[in-house]
Amino acid sequence: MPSATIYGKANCNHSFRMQPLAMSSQIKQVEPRRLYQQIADQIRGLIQSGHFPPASRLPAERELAQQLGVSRPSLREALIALEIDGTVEIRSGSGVYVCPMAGRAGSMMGSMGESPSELMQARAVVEGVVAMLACARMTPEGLSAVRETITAMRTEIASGRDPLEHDRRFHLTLAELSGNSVLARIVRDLFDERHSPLSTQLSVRFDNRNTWSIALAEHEVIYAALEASDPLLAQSAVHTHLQASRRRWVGD
Amino acid sequence: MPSATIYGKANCNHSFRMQPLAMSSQIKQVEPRRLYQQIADQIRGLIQSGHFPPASRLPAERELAQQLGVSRPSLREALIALEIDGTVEIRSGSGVYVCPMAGRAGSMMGSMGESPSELMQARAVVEGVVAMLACARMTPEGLSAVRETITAMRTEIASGRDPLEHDRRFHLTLAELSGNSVLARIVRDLFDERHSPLSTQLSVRFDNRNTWSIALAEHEVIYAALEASDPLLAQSAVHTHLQASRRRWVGD
DNA sequence: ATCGTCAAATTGGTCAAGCCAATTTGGTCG
DNA sequence: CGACCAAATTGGCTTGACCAATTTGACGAT
Repeated sequence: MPSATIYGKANCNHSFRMQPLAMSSQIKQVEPRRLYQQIADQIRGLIQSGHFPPASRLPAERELAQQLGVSRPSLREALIALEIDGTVEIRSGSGVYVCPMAGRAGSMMGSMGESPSELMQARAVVEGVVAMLACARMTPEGLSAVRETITAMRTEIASGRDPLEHDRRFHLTLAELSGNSVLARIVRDLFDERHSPLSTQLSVRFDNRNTWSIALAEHEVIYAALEASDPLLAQSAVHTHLQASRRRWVGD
Repeated sequence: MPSATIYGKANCNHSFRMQPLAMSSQIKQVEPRRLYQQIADQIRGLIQSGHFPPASRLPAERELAQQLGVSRPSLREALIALEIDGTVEIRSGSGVYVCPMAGRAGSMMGSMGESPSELMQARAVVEGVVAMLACARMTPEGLSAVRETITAMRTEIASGRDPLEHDRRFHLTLAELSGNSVLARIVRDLFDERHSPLSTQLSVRFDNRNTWSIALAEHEVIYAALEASDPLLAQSAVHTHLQASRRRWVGD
């Protein structure tokens, strides 16, 4: 809980001065992002920094636009973006309010503060049930698709190249074979989260041929369970694989 | 492209000016949807109906705004919404293009079609294991927190108010009690997956006191399993609750 | 004094017209 | 034929204005 002044009401003076990010030059981002995105990011920052506490009302559009140094249509575009991803709520004639649950970063994914250990545990439980579902509706085509990722991964390891992409394909293929695209999306997001910028430095542990070979063997155990149509064994094998993966990643 | 356009101009505002919009008669959207949302839905419909094929370029903003009978700022707001959920791609100075994979319904953050049914199945499996985890590490404080959401939900239903927020708190509390913040985030995101245009219009089914009472009873079954420290029963109860929820929402 | 009532003030919703910058296009020139 | 440049096209952004929904507060009735 940051500062307590929530309903300043008459105290809308906001003596702060936001950096005018409009106008020419200076903004020399390699990738010139659109203005509404810059505004949205800035407002997100102000919310997370506690300047705009949850459930509080933002300044009026006209006033906020002036404070940010942008026009009202541009600010409105940013507010719409923030409304879509659930950061704010816009009430006609009343104002723009910070959603109560907007204390954290980007609404969809890419949030931090979640330990790698937790991430791997989440993957274990989710992919565990995914494996059970996939096992229940497995087809010869699905089996060969999984096997293909294993052989490709083996080839990459033998050649000394990075088998990460094939590792990813193994897990994503399994997820897609569950027949549930929502679960497939979750598995994909969780997998990719491990390789986000902050986690990258940790993954060097994986640049070890022996380590990759162990992971490959675990994949083969999972495949065997799928081939045998043993859902519980498949789930267990996934758990084993991802728990071991966790240890390899974060140590133990 | 003078092909059958939507309404002509109209200086008099604030009347029904948008196209049919496929307004289902029983949909009782009490709150008038914002214009940019109506425009975005209409463009989505034109894309899915094949009027704007994937990878094709939409008419210029000025022209399209005139065809739809809206102003360019409003159309731009709609295009930003469509850009955010991955339906279109806006290239400065070039044009607005339909994303290749936007042919399907749903179009939620660039992933393939995720039906409400799939969403509820995903919630069932994820929250099922979450319930097991929460059961294993349940404390008296956790139990009372869960119970509090149930009693709050009961009073809301009795008062004729919308208990949705307390329903949400029940599921999120359970997720947090699993001790894994990654899983908690997944549960929250899946619960809040109301952005999908499909889910949005289907949720009115829940505006029924009897339906909510049934959901409340299912919550109490889950609570009983937690209190009895029976992980498998808790998982089963969660499955039952969310499968029933799925039927209530999407029919069967 | 308290409570309803209604009008003014506030705020979001929308529109109109215009200028700028980036891209595309079509021509000219080498 | 290809490189190059200028006009046309298109999105990006601003200013200014008016309408509609909500909130606020003064006023009058009880």
